[in-house]
Amino acid sequence: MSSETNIPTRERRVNPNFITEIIDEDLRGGRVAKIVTRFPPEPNGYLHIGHAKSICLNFGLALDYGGECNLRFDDTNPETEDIEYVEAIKADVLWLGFQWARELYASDYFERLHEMAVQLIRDGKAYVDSHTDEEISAYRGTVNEPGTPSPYRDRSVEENLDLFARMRAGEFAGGAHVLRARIDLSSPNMKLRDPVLYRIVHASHYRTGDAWCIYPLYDFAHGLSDALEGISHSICTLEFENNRAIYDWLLENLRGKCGLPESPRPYQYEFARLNLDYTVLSKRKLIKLAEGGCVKGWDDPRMPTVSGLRRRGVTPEAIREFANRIGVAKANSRVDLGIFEAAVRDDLNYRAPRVMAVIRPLRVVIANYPAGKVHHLDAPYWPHDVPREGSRTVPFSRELYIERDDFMEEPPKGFHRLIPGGPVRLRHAYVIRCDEVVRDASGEIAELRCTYDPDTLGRHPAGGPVKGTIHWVSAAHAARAEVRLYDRLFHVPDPEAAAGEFTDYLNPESLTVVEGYIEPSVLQDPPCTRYQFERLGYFWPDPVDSGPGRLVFNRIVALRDSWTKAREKPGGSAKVQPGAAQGGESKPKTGTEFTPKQQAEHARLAALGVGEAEATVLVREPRLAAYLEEAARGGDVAAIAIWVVNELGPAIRAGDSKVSPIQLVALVGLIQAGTINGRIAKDVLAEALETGTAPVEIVEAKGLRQISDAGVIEPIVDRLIAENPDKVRAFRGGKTALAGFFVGGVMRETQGRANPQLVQDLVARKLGGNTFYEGSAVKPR
RNA sequence: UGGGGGAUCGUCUAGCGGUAGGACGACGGGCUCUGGACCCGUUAGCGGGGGUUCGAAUCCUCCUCCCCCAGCCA
Repeated sequence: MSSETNIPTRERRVNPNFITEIIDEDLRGGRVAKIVTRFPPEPNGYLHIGHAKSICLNFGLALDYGGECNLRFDDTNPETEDIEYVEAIKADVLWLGFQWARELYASDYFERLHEMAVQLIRDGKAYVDSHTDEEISAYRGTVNEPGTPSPYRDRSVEENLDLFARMRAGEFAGGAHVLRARIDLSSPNMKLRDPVLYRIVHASHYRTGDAWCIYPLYDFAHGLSDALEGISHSICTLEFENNRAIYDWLLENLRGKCGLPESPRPYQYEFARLNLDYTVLSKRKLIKLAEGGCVKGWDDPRMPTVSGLRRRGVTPEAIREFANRIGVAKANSRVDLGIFEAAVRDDLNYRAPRVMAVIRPLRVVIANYPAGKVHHLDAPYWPHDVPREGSRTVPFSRELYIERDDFMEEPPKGFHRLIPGGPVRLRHAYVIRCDEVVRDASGEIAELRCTYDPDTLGRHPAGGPVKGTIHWVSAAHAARAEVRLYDRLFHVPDPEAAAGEFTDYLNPESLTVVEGYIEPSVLQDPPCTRYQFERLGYFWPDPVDSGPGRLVFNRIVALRDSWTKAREKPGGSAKVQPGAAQGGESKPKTGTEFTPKQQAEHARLAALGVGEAEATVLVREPRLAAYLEEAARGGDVAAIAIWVVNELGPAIRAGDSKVSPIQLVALVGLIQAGTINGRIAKDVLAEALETGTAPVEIVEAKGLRQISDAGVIEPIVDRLIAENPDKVRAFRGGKTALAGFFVGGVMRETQGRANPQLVQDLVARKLGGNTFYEGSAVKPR
């Protein structure tokens, strides 16, 4: 099966979603033979984690289905694009772990696109408009008013051809003319109101130089580029949903022309772009951050750009895992930063060796340890739960640094670190006790005088295990390093929705620089090693600023910290969502205001036994009413109405019901006679709607008959009960929803032919008996 | 107000007429020389009303709320 259809059978890179469903269907139905996707960035900015989501989707799909994904630069706007960005984008995609099948540029298609524009003009489907941009905008109308045709809309083909040629030849100033598609100025879809296809721009393009002074717009270039490349599934974000109409229009009008195949043609699908809490992901805003001095550049580790994340130390695996965890859907959403951080931690947990560093040092003197003596302790890189080998030596001496946070003179309840007189374990070393707190002139704690217990290396002290373990470094041996602690860039979850400028919400503590002390073993390691500084977080040397002469560490992500979290509990910071309106309940409108005529009709139907809800629908929808009218001649109006409204409604409304009123009557007759049940009827109707075969014929051909013989059904029920003792127990324990499990099982085994009421009764009697409603598992209505 | 989309635990996401499941989080417990990791458990959800059905997150219907569209940007 999979060799025939390319449908993945083993682990997928992309979790199943609505797009993979479409692909599966296209493959099964033979619409396409090979999956070809594309990632189409415009080279006018850097890639961010939202793009990464799209990259993982497009490239992942190609990988999953044995297809291809192209990298295509949508470079149709010479004024904003630059080669610098294409290089950066390529590097980012590669770094994320993906290889494109072909590297392509929309600008390489300029000649062919131009040809297609000419073809549209020849076909009377496009015209040169000499309105200014203001005029075009004014003539476009509004969402409530249709647009008005430009006086230039009916120029002759010859005149349009001539003007377009002269546009290309550079005879006109920028903005003097545009080429527009002739579609529909009164379309309710604003995008279809004669969209602009080409504009005059006298600017050098970073790839085509001055070869062109007319440039296609996104809508024109994008879909046709897809078609030119043989893209099978063109995946973009939700805001392009309306643009799909242009996409389809263009392809329908140009397929089979200008070298475009008649079929297959690409189709566009839209998914929800990523929104991440406490950051912004719009190109315009990222440019402002990077170039407006809010951060130190595109690759500032606080930036959600791929280059920023890379410099921060996040791995491509973590980003891909994150993309996987958030999934792909059509609902606008905002992802909790915690999901991202968890993906990063999970990745680093098994790849980062543990070392010790102190970032807010407090001097500790071990009074009973000889000055000048150094003990080299062996310390494993990995905790017991990470199955990896390796260790380093850590020097222990009389003077150490510990974390200031790890000592408290007046500890709160539950604090099990160092306290006056109390013992604590020094990680990988001895248990010490604090004997004296030494203060400086200002009263600040300057150092701690402690004593160590020499018998506690690798074993518990005499009094039993100590409750706390803290990290430390030897003062004389530690390497000094600049440590950059990064935090969320904004202090509100959705800076874009907040009032005022988004930059008003920058988090002043997004970067904290401290002087830290790192155990000396790191000096021996390769420069790109990612560590866990125990109890602090994951860190790695900054790839730009760190070097042999100057150590600089970035904190990639902090460790989970259930201690401080628990302490901050009361009055903890809840999410403040500025401007988030909550959908509450408000008085529902009845929507049942009828005209007198409708009222009369409603009453007439009600008198015939048609239900209230059905009658209301029928009164409002003449098409359904007419259908029922015809059907009613042959049978029970009330029963038929139910099927007309609830099952055939959409088909009748669309005018393509392949089931005639008479056929429906016949089917309903079978139900009423008990020959078939509603379930069978529903399946049959679905098939009839699909194929056009008369429902009753389907019933006959398949020999569908309802099974109302308890002698047939009972054994099946008994067997299901015998096979699922756990379910039976749960049911008897009160999980009555399990009735559906048993009924469903019987229905499945009989292919929907069992009399459901009978099954329901049998199941209820055998399982529940007294605990249930008399003789029936039906909830009281 | 026209058109196009959308709504499932706090967050993200499965479900396609038959037990509402997973991840992140939260809470409780276990383990621990990292208050990490790991393990166990708990919590919590189908936007609302009506209808169809033996049975509805799923089908029908009405309503509500949210997002997108009036660039010669993409």
